[in-house]
Amino acid sequence: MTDALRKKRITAQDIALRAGVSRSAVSRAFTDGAYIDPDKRARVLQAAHELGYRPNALAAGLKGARSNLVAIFVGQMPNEYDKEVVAELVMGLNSIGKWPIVIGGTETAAREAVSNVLRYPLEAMILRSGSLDEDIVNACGKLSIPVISSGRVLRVPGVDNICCRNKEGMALGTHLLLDRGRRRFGFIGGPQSFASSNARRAGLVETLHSADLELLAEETGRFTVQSGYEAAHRLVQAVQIDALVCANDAMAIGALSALRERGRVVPDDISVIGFDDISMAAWPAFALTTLRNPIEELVTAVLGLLARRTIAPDKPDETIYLDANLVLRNSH
Amino acid sequence: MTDALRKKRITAQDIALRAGVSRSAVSRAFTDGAYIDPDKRARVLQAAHELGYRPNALAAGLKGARSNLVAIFVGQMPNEYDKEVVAELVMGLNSIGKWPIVIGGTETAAREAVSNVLRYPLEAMILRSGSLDEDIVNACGKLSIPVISSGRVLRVPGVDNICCRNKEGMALGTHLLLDRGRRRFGFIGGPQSFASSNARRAGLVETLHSADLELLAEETGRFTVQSGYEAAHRLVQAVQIDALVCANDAMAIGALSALRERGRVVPDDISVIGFDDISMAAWPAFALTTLRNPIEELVTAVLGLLARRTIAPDKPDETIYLDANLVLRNSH
DNA sequence: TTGTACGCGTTATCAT
DNA sequence: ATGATAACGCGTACAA
Repeated sequence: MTDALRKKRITAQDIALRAGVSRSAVSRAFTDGAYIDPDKRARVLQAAHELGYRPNALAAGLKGARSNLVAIFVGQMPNEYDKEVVAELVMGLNSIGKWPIVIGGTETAAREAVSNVLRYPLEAMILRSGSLDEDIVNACGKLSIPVISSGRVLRVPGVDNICCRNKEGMALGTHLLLDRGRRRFGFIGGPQSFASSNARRAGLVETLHSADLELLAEETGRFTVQSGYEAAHRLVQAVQIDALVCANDAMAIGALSALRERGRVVPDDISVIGFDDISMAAWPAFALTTLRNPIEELVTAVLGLLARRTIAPDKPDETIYLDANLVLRNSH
Repeated sequence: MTDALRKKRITAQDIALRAGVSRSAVSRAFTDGAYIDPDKRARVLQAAHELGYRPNALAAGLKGARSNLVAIFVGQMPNEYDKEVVAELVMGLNSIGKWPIVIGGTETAAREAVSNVLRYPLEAMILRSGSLDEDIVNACGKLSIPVISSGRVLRVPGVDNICCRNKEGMALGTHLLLDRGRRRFGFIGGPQSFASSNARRAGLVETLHSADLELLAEETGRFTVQSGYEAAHRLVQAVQIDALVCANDAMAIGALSALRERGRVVPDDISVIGFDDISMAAWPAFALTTLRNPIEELVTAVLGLLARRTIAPDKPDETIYLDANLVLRNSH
C-alpha cells in the first residue's frame, strides 16, 4: 500500500533498457577495470546520469561485496571529548569510503539499538563507551564482526584496542608542576569505574611518591564541567593546596571557575591541569595546560586496525598505545 | 581470497537446519504477527540465539522492506552547536529504530561521500550544512530520497524544512537589552553567506530602528570562539558600546574574554548576548544570556517530518518554524 | 567484448 | 499452520 505509492528506485535493468544494452553491461560500466567497450560504457553512464541511477549497495553487498558499513557505539556522548572523537572518526571513515552508523543513547535504548544494528553485515564495530561493552563484544563475536575498542582496553580474544598512555601522561603533567615548585597536590577524579581516571590518578600519585609527597585531598566528579566546579569548591574548602590535577579537561575547566570564585589566582596561587586537550581548553577564557589525548592519532590507528583486520580477519589482536603530550598554556 | 577466509554469516537456512524446520518458518519466527506455532517459534528463536543469528537487513531491504538507513550530512561539523544537534539527532533516530549514517568532512571529500552514500536505499537525507545543498538535493530528488533541511530553508519542491525563528528571537534579545537601558549596540555576525546570521542581524537592527536607534558598529567572525574574541577586540577598540549582540554563542563566549581583557565588566559596563544556547553557555565561567535554538524540538520535528513523509511520500512540503526563547543568565 | 544464467539471504505468495 | 517457490538487484563465471 505505502509501497505502491513509493516510487521504485531505478535499477540496472532500467538503464539497460534505456541505453539499449544488456543488464550486465550496465554493471560492468560501473566496475573499474571491467571489459567493456568505452563507447558503450559512456552510453551507459550517460543514461545512468539522466535517470539518476546508482548501483544499489544493498544488493551488491548481498553477493558478498564489502558492505562498507561500520558502526560507532558511543553511549550517551556525555562529554566533549567523546563528541570530538566521534566527529573525527566520522570524517576519517568517510575519507576511506566507509559509512559510519552512529549509535548512542541511554543504556537500555542503546542495548536494543546495538542488537538491531547487527542485522546489517557490519565491517566493524567501533566502541567508545563503557558498560555495555561485554554484551556487544559477545554478539559481534558470534557474527564475526571485528570489534575495535578505543579509550578502554578490552582483554577479549579478537578485539583490537587503542588506548592512551594515561598513567605516563599524567606523570608528565605532575613532573611539570613539581618542577615549578608545587608541593601540595589535590586531585579531582572521575567515577571509579572508569579505568582511564584510575590510570591518570596512578600517574599522579606514583610521581608524587617518587618525590616523597602524598596526595593531600581528592574529590570525585562525573567528568563534567559542573561536577568539576562543585568538586573544586569542596576540595579547596577542605585543604590548602597549590596544585589541582583533574582527570579530564571538562572538570578542570569547572575547577578554574570555582577557584576564581574563591579568590585563588591561577597560575600564581595555584596550578591547574587537565587531560584530553578538548578544543575548549584552548579558549582564551581558560588557556588550560593539559595533556593531549591525541584524536588524530586515534583515528589513524582505528583506520589502520580496520584495514589490517580486513586483509586478515584472523590476525592476532593488537593493542595500540598512544602517547599523551604536554600542552603548555597558562594554568600551570 | 579474502572472502574465502572470512567466516560466513549464519543464515536462516542454517537455523532451519538446526531447528529442524523450514526456512520459511525461520523467517516467520522473526516476523511479528506471522502464523506460526508458538512452540516452533520458540525452537527457532532458541537456535538463532545459540548460533547468534539475526536476519540480514540487506537481504530484507532488497525485497522491499524499509532500509531504516538515514543519512545526516553535516559538512565539517565546525561549531559546537552543530555537534550538539548531530548528537541529539543520532539519539533521536536511534530511538525510533533508524540508523543514521553520518557524513562530514571538507567540501570536496564530502561531495564524493554524498554521491557514494546514495548507493544505499536511504529513507531520508537530513541536511545540516551549507554550500553543497543544491547538488545533494538534486541527486536525492532523482532517487526519490526525501530531503529534510534543518537550520536553513531550501525552497525546493519536495524538501521539508525546519528552521528557527532567528529574526524574532534576536528581536526578543534586543528588547531585553533595551529594557535594561542599553542604547549603544554593537554586533558580531557570521559570514554573509549564512542566512541565519543575516536573519539574526535583521532582528537586532529592526528592533533598534523601532526604538529610533542605529547599530553603532559591527564586525564579522566565523562563528568560532576565536573569531568572536578577535572581532570583539576590534569592535570595542573602535567604538564605545554598552551592548554587544553576537550571532551565535561561540562568538559571544570569545567576546566575553576579549571584554574582560579590556577591563570591561559584564554585565555592569556592557551586556553580551549570544544565540543557540550551546551547553558551554551555561558553564560558570560564562553564564551567557542567550536565545535557545531548541535542539529537542528540532529533533522532534525531524522525526515527525520523517514519519509523515514515510506514510505519504508525495505529501506537500512542510516548513516548520521553531521559536527561540530567551535564556536569562548573567551577561545581560 | 558481450550476453546468459546463477547465487547471495530474505520475505511474500501460493498451494497445501 | 506449513513448506516450496518466486521475486528483489546486483556481480560475475561461463559460454559465445
